[in-house]
Amino acid sequence: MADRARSRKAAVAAEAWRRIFDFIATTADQRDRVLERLDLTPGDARTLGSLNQDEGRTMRALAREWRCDASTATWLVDRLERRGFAKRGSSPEDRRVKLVTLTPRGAKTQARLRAALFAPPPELLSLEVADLVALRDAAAKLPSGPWPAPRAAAELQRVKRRS
Amino acid sequence: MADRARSRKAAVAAEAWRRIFDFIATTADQRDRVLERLDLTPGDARTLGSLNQDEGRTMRALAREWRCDASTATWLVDRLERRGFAKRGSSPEDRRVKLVTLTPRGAKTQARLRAALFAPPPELLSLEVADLVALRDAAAKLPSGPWPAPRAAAELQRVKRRS
DNA sequence: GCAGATACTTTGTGTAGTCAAACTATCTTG
DNA sequence: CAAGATAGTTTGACTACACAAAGTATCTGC
Repeated sequence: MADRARSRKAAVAAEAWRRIFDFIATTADQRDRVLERLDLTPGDARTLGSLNQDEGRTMRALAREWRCDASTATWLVDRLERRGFAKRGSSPEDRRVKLVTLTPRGAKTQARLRAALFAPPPELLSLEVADLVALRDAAAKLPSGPWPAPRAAAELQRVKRRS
Repeated sequence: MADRARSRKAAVAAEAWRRIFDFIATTADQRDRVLERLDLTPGDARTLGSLNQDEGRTMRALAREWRCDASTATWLVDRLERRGFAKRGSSPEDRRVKLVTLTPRGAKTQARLRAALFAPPPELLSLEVADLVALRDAAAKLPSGPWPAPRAAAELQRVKRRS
């Protein structure tokens, strides 16, 4: 690719990113409220996001994923375990290692959290359908995270409040 | 608009959002590293983002924007002031009121921060130019935040708060 | 001119999140 | 088996925030 084209591409990318990032920033409050409603700290949410109900994850793997100290991982998992969202099992192969999984209750909270975070901000609906389609199709080509496919957005309804 | 069309639009929006949000989440680490490199906490960055060199902002206005207690705003501004990034002036009209502005050094750090945060993640450049253009054009129609352009909202109105 | 409202700061307390260092239990290797 | 590596936890200390309550200075309405 010619330098000319590359630099134009960089400029387009920069402008696209700036606008997207800007939009994301303006909707941060909505996401904060989601966490508040589910009574989760940002750390809780991240922890929840790294676990699942089927395959246990080792503490070390979690610490590596979160780029934190092993003792911090202990602390993060403890928080969820205390609330009945996660539990530690022992590996049959190596009794030193713990395998952390979500409880059914934890999985339910995880699903609620994802549904709420994946619900598009109302401002997004002010766009024309054509623009949304363009947005979706371009975004589809972005590298995506490790999250499993989402369930229907109707899951957001009727979230019970704890107290 | 027909219900049919509305629901399709919602579905497209949901998918677009999910993908964008997902991408943003996967690039969070890069932004964390930006803050680390500039030796700023998230709170510092937010504070820096709300100030400018020209028009001073009152503590009360900042607390309202940040949705925090007045004493928290004091604490946040203190942090920047201690590092020479911000300074407090007195309003000529009301001696109770402090007007917070950025110092030249603070403005420089603010510019660096924005430049770094607005730099598109490398993964974005893996898209075709056509997709980037589509992304940019669609994103341009999103409501934008106050950052690139000077803030229009005059804050003369006083909001009565209940406590 | 004074009673109350307003703007901000100080002080105290609590939670979230982070690491380092010491410790336990278990596995691996010479 | 003994020595060391590895997985995880505990304990202690520290930072970043957040709010409440009390305190200071100033302004405004009657």
